[in-house]
Amino acid sequence: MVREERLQIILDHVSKDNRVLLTELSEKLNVSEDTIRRDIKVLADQKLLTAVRGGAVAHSPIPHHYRAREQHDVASKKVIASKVLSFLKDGQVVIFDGGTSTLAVAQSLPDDLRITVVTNSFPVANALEDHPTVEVIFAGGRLFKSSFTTIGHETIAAFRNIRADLCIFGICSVHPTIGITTRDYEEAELKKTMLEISKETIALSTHEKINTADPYYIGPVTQLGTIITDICPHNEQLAAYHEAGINIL
Amino acid sequence: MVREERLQIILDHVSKDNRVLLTELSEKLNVSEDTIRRDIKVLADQKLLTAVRGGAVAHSPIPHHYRAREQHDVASKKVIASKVLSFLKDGQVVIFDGGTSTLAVAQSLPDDLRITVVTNSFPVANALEDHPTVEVIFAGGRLFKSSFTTIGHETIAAFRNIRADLCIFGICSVHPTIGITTRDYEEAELKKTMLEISKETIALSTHEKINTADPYYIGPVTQLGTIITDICPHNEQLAAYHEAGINIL
DNA sequence: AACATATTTGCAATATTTTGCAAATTAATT
DNA sequence: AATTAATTTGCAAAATATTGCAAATATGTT
Repeated sequence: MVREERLQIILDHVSKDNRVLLTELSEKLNVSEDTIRRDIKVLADQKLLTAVRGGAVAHSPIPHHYRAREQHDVASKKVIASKVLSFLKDGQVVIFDGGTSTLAVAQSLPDDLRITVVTNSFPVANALEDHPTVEVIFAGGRLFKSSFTTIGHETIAAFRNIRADLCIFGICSVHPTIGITTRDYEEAELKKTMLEISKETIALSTHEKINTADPYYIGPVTQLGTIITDICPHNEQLAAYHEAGINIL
Repeated sequence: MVREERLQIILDHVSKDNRVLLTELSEKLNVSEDTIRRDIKVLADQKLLTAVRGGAVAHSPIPHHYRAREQHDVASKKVIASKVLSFLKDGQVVIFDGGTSTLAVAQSLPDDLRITVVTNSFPVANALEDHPTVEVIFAGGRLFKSSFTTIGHETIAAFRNIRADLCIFGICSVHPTIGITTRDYEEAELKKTMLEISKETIALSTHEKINTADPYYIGPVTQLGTIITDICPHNEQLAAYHEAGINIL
């Protein structure tokens, strides 16, 4: 095992999970923790990541408040992301909504997948920057500080030029009778557009967003072809969605 | 076993596995490690791979790398950035081109400046994400992975909706008679547009870009109202620009 | 073909770097 | 403050590089 190889593996790992642990890598690569620590130091000197106690974290331009959300409930999001991958096929045009769940999907796209991603989310674009085969179209517009997306009429107009095969949709709140809702008016308008222009929609939701509602209406739950959550598809919380004919994973 | 043959095998191996080990090849090709090492040196000199301790690795597919370049020559860029600030006034609409010099400007905008920034550069947008008073409009389009900007006809179209007071323009190459040029065709087209839609232009350049040229033409130097560099305005390298009536700082 | 002249290759002696370990130090947690 | 975990430091062993040199091979010239 040459050093460069390890460095590459560490970088890959960090860009995928946003962090690495010394113990993890030491075991995986069969070298001592000291060695990994020294490797991380080399990379940190090149500003390619940030060394922290116990390992390293990604040195991405995305500030901490977002980063914190990103770290939250990582396990759930990985579960969700892995369920999504089976829907993706070479050649598709796929819309990626904002949000940390969709970001987790973007981060776990296999290296040989050839799709075109359309997004208004900086973190998603950022995650795919280094992807060798994915083409990224960014929908411009007014920057919505705090959620790291663009928003507004220009963004909507940009999406309207697209006809997507699939939409990876981030749910804010969903309720079987009230429908899909969110906390921001402009965001609602934008999400309406995303649903309209996509042939198929996969909605991602962690369990705490299920059966809740927010002020601004996006559409009925029947607009979602599939809902993917981190909990068991047969959980009773999800029964109403089954009845509505939605595919639950 | 002639040398050319070995070189080819080494290249093949590297492009397949992204790395080779001296020991591996020495055994496989029945030559000493010294020989392989020397072969690798030859290839490394031709920039076909990177020699590392114990073998060689492929040139990483992700051009190394915005984050690293960002660190380069920080002092010069700070000098340039401070010179720019006097041009900025509340209420202006200002285009920020991509590049590390313009990024340095974005990073040093005072907290109370109220301008609208229009950009196609992710790093610039990120830098302004936390700025309390600057409004950011992001020009969408296809993601140009190596420089982390958007590019292409959609990006141009987005800019065409704007009329800017000022353009903070990043120079690739500039030459008094040849004009402003760059290495990428699409980038050239985009930069042409930026210049067209701006009332005034401030071009930023470190001294190593002065009096050089690249394949794709953007326009004559007279399109630049002001050039800001990190060297003394009276430096003889800059004389020709003075004569062309350009303001040099 | 014979010769002189370069180039390439392997080897050995000598540096240099990398790595893992252990003791000392520092930082986080209770 | 006491305990635990992580880091730093110095060091020795192992791995890898460098250098000079001689033998082998190739190249060019008469």
